[in-house]
Amino acid sequence: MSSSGDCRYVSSMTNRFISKLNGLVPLTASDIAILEDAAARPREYQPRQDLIREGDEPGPMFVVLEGWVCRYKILPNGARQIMAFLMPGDGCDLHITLLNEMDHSIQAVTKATVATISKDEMSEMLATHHNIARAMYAAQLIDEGIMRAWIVSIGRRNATERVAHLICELYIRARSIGLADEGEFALPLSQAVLADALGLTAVHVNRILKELRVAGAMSIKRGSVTILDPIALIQIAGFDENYLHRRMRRAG
Amino acid sequence: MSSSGDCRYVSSMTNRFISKLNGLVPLTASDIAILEDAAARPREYQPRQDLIREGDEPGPMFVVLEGWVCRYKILPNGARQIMAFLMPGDGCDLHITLLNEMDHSIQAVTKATVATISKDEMSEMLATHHNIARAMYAAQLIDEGIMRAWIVSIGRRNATERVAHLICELYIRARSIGLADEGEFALPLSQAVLADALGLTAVHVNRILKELRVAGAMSIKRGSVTILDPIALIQIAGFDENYLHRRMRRAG
DNA sequence: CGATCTCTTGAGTTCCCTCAACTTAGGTGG
DNA sequence: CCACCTAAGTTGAGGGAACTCAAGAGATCG
Repeated sequence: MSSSGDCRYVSSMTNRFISKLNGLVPLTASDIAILEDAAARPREYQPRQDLIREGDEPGPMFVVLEGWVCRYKILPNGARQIMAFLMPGDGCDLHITLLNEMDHSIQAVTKATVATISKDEMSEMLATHHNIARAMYAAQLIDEGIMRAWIVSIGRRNATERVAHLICELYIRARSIGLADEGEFALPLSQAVLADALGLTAVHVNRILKELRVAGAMSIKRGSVTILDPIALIQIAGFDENYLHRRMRRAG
Repeated sequence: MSSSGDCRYVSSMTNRFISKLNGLVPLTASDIAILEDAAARPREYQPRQDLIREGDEPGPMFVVLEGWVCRYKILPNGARQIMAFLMPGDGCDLHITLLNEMDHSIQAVTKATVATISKDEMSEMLATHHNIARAMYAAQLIDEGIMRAWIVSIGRRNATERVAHLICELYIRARSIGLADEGEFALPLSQAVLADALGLTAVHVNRILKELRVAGAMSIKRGSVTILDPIALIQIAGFDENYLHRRMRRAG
C-alpha cells in the first residue's frame, strides 16, 4: 500500500501518539509496529473544520498528530461550549462505535493532522496487545479526570481561577508531550475559543487575561503563553498537579 | 461461600445492574451468572459516608445496587462540586485500578447498598465475556456523555435551564431503571446537594425551584419530583432526549 | 419536645454579561 | 508596497443574574 518513504513519514507523524502511550505503559517493538500501522494515512483539517458532527454515526477512532482539536456542542440559543481540547498525541473515545450517533461535534481549532484507527484495527489491537490496551485505557481515564476537573472549574471557580487553572492544565499537558519550554508554550487559541471552553464571554476573558498580566502571573501574546510566576499561577488556580495522573500505577 | 439463600438475595440485589447492562447488550445466562457471582457481598453505606476519598489508592470497581451515590471534589476554599450521580445499576470506572490515586471522592448521598467487583474478576469478565465487556463499555460511554452534558449545562445554561435539564436527565435515568412512574419519581437530594451538582448556591436553587413550580413545569416535595408539564420542562431545559444514548447501535 | 437540618424569603452586593466603539494584527489584491 | 478587509483584541458604561448574609418557618429524629 505505501512505499517505505511513506512508512517513515507516518512513523514520524505518529510519534507523539505512540510516545504518549509509551509513557503510560512501556510498549514493545511489536506494539509500536502495529500502532504505526494502524494510525497510518493521516488527513489534514483546516481551522474550524469539523472532523465529525453531532448526530453523525461514529466512525473510526481519531488520533491527533499535529495541531489542536476540540469537542464542542452548540445550544439552541447559539451558545457554544467546548468540552475538551485534544493536543497532539490525544485520541478520541475507544469504543465510540458502540454508540448510535455522536452527542457532540469535534472540530479542528488550528490546522490539524489527524489519523484514524478503524474499528477492526482497534478491536484487534485491544484484544491482542495488552500493553496497548492498558495504555489506551489509562489515557481514557486521564481524559475523564480532565472532564471532571472542568466540571469543578466551571462550577465552582471564579473567572480568574478558571483561566489560571486551564492554563496550568494546558501547560502540563503541553510539557508532557514536549511542546513546552520552561515557562512558555504555544497556545494557538483565540480569546473567543478560551471563553467557549471556560463558560465565559470573550470580553471577560480579555479582562481576566489583563488582570493576570498586570498581577505578573502570566501573559499571552501572539499565540504563546509565558508563565511569569508559576507559584502565583498555581496558587490562584488552586491547581492540583496530580490530577493529570502523570505517574501511572505499576503494571501488576 | 454463600448459602443458596444468600445467592438468591444477591441475585435480586444485583438485578438493576444486570438489567441495565442487559438493556445495553443482550446477555446470556452464563453472562448473568458470572455477573451475579462477581457483584456479590454488597455493603451498606450511610448518607454522607465516603466509599473512597481523593488521594486513596483505587480499589475494586463499585456497583450501586440501591440508593444514590455521587462523585465530588472539595476545593481549597471549601466549596464542593458534585461531578456525577450514580443511581442503582450504575458502576464506577472500569479500569480505575490503572491509576495511582483517586482524583476525587465518592460518597453515598442516601443510604446505599454497594457491591464491588475485584480487579481480577473484572479482567476475567472483560476478557472472556464479550457481551459483558460491550455492555460495560457502552455504559461508560453513556457516563462520559453525561459528564459532557454537565459541562455544557454548567458552562452555558442559566440557573433555570440548568435545574430543568438536570431534572430531565435524572427522570430519564430513573425511568430507564424502573424507578419512575409516569411524570413522578423519587429524588432524595436536598437543595444543597442539587446546588453542589449544578454549580449554584442552595438559596438560588430554592428560588429557581419556586419559579419552576409557579410556572407549572415541575414541583419537588418530600424527596419526590412531579413533572407537571413535561413539554414545558424539556423546552426550558433545551433537553435533547437522545444524549443518553438509550438506543445502542446493533452489535456488528 | 428540644435539637438540628432543610427549606424559604428578603435586602443588598458582586461578578460577569451585554452592547458598543475603537485599536491592532494579519492577509490579500491592486 | 500600500490600501483594504477582516478577524482578533481592548476598553468603557450600564445592567442583570446569581451570590452573600441574615432571619425565620417547617420538618425530622432521638
